[in-house]
Amino acid sequence: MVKVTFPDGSVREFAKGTTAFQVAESISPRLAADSLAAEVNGATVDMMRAIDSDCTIKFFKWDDAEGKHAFWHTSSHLLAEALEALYPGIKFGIGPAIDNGFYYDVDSPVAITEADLEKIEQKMVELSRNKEALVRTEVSKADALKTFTEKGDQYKVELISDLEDGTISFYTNGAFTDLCRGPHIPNTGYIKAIKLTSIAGAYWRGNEKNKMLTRIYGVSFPKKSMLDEYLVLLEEAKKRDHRKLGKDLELFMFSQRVGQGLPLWLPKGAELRDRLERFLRQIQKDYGYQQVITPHIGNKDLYVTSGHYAKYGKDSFQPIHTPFEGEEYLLKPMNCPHHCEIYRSKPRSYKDLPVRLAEFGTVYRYEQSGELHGLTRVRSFTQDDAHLFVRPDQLLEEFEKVIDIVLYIFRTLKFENYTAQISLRDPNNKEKYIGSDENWEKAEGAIIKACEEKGLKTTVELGEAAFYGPKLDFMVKDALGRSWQLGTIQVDYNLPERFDLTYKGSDDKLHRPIMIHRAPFGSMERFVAVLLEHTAGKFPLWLTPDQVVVLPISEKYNDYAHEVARELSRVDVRTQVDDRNEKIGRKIRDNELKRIPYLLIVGEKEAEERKVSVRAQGDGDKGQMTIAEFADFMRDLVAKEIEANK
RNA sequence: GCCGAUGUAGCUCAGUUGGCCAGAGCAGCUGAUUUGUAAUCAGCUGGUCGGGGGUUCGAAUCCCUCCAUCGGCUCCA
Repeated sequence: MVKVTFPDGSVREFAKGTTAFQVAESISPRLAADSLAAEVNGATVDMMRAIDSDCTIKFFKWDDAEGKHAFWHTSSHLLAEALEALYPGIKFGIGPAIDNGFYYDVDSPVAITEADLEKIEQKMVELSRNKEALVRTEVSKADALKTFTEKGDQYKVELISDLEDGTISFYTNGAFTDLCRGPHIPNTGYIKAIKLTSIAGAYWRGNEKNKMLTRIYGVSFPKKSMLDEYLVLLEEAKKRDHRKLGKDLELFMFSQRVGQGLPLWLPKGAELRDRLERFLRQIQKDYGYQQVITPHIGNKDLYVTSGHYAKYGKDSFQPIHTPFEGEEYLLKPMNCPHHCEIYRSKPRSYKDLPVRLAEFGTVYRYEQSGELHGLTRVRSFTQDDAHLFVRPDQLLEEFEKVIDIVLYIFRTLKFENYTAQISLRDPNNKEKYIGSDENWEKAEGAIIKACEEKGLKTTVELGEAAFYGPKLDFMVKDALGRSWQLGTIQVDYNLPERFDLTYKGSDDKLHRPIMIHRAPFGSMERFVAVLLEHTAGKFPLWLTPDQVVVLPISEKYNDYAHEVARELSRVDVRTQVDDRNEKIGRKIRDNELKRIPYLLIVGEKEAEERKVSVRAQGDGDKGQMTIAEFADFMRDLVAKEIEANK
């Protein structure tokens, strides 16, 4: 007998060899049916795994990440089974579960196109009806190699070759056997709804020097209705796409003639961006930053000194031609070297530090054409950049203050689902980075400590550091769940050395300052893009370009409408008048679609009583107010939006 | 950069197996209407069918090539 401890602390005994499924069944048949995987002594395993020693147990259902993971992982095996049946001789790469479904990378003798997805989907459905069990077998490395060598699947052979000696597990569903660690759901019959979503190319093992395989993406569900809901959700997400909203709301555009990835900000977008900049400038003023302005180009020597030129090479920079032979200027891809020169412009004392130099600096990076994406990935963008030059004893405090700024901005704009990611260097690949081990350790230590002291929940990514130092990145997801890096804070011991930056200490000796690079928004372009997707274009009142539109019922009341607008503008309520010769219903519709937060309807009654009828965006009629009452109402709302986060 | 898909008016989209001067709705302009909480009516304007080349008696439609966009991969200072 074995003792099994449940999450509630209760303990029950079972015969040795009882499966996790049977354990669940002993509690309730429902639990057994709903559980997709189990956790036995901390390890996630199949429901069909036999228990042969005392353990703790936990069950994962669809709502648990582990449950979905097993479900989608099995779905990828089902996809592979269908592919093998339809395309004999097909070879398989990897086929994992991902955040939103699963995929399988394949090398097919005949090209698979989008038109084939439906056929493959149907085959999967057909096979799932057989309720094939996912059967786990354990084999030696030698036997595993033999199996896949005979099958002629060089990708699996390569994967197995890289595994350590010892037992390797296979999973079989129907006619398909795969190298796989598991866990899987009990059988393919659980998979009731399948949608193959897209087909794409993907380099084998993620290396662009390798062959490109065909990646088939899909998603699956235990109920048909869940698939329908998912598809509706996808449609909704598309409506929030910042590229669509940017066009609809006339915020920004691209022009083929101006060039790829070079955004043109339209008047409304420019106003929005300006408001964001003013918001941050005010915060930075409070935190003791000084504003500087530097040119869009720099001498090549500047980037040779900084090390960027050697690191990124000639091809990453865009040269500026001058009339003089041998003179080389480059469009600036970052602001830090310019700021270093400003720091150097005069002797600094320990009493002067920290020196905090801020600039909304526009930079140019020649991103590969396939990487461009709306406003989130462009070739010209403006960083809300600042460089802090600090003494070692100030590093921690200054770093924490930057975290405060980022969190304040996120709170104000209601970015609740962000991830704070500590990006460290890859300890197995140190040659990718510059600077001494000692300084790297100090810098990494400072970031980790600052996050701890701020109580920040963080994830750690090895190998994601900048080449000159570790960083703390704030990631926010877009409408489709893709993560984008917004805020970033980086510690740098390297540039101060390269530029020979110094300050005179109290000991009358010269010391090296430490640099902090930081950009709370990341870039204005990316930040506005993610903000658009989060708000679906309904910006907070303090930020939105147009707060109020006055709608006269007929042209007779145009004069009064303009008077209302003038009075509100005088007290800084951003007000327009829609004096088109249209019916009121039409004016309401058009301005609602433009996401104007408040519409003021004025007709005979209002003009006589010097009032306005207030209509809130998406919320209908709010009744009448005097102009002064409405102005107060707006002021209160704006104050609350900002003050609530202080 | 790589794999795949797409590109018709300012926007959203029709355009059958290649065949009469390339269509619709919205937007715009002109006129009528003077309106009470999500689309008033009528008329008009607007297109090098992404660019270039080719096949054909004839190309938005077929072929080649370049450009851009979208979904991924790779990359991301």
